[in-house]
Amino acid sequence: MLRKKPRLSESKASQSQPKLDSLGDHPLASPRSPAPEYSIYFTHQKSNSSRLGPEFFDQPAIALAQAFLGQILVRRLPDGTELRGRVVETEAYLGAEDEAAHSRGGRQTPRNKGMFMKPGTLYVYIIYGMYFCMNVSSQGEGACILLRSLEPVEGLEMMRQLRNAHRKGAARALKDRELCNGPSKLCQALAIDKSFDQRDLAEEESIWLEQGPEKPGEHTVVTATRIGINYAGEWALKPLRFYIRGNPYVSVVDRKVEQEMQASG
DNA sequence: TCGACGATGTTCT
DNA sequence: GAACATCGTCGAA
Repeated sequence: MLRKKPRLSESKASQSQPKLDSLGDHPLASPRSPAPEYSIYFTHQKSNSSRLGPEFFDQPAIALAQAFLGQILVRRLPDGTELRGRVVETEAYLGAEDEAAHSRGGRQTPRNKGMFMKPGTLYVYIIYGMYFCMNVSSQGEGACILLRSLEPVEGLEMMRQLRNAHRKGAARALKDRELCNGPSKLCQALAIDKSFDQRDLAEEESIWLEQGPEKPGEHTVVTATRIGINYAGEWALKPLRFYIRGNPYVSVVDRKVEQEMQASG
């Protein structure tokens, strides 16, 4: 029962954030009270009461990947617009032993440093030269969670605009289900780029996680293999992807696994 | 609905 | 120089 390790000195954490200028004078952009200390137990400024703090992220990768399902990812744009999406699909990457992880074999490079930082730290990287993927560091050296799909909840028109901005010409209109059903699509829809790398999801002003209204039941979570890592040998076969069964916003459905669940359950 | 493929450039060997 | 935790389009069925 490992629990409760004292982490970061929080009075200091608030000092080490000198630049908020671009957001500073917007009425929605300053949730900070004049109180000298920022406590995770008193985060109820406005509607912010359900924000998940550092303790949420401090759990092993598989547990955290599952715990993410049903939670709400919130992105506040510089103009104050808030975008919300419910997490419906995640993958766990376990660290050194995991042949599919960027941290495989204990590799630590400037790029993947975020994977090794404290739980809740974002690891955003560029894939195929033009897309971003967003990960959240978990407990465990070099372990993290990849966010694969969101169910759009609030700000859908802005999401559509942001997605269209990345597309050539004026292609056909995107359906709601196409806004955030993929790791790079959700980054486009929420305007998440490399500048978010190594930022703290538990403390940031412009992005955070909120407790969702309902947790998916245990029998509604599908456990399947991860996507796009076929090079990883036996690790490609490990059941480290989790998604909400029947949710139309999941990017890749594994019908075979779902049938097996049905049969045994 | 599905499979093949090109785009595009950073990161790592 | 090769690989890459992806996406959108195109053509076949």
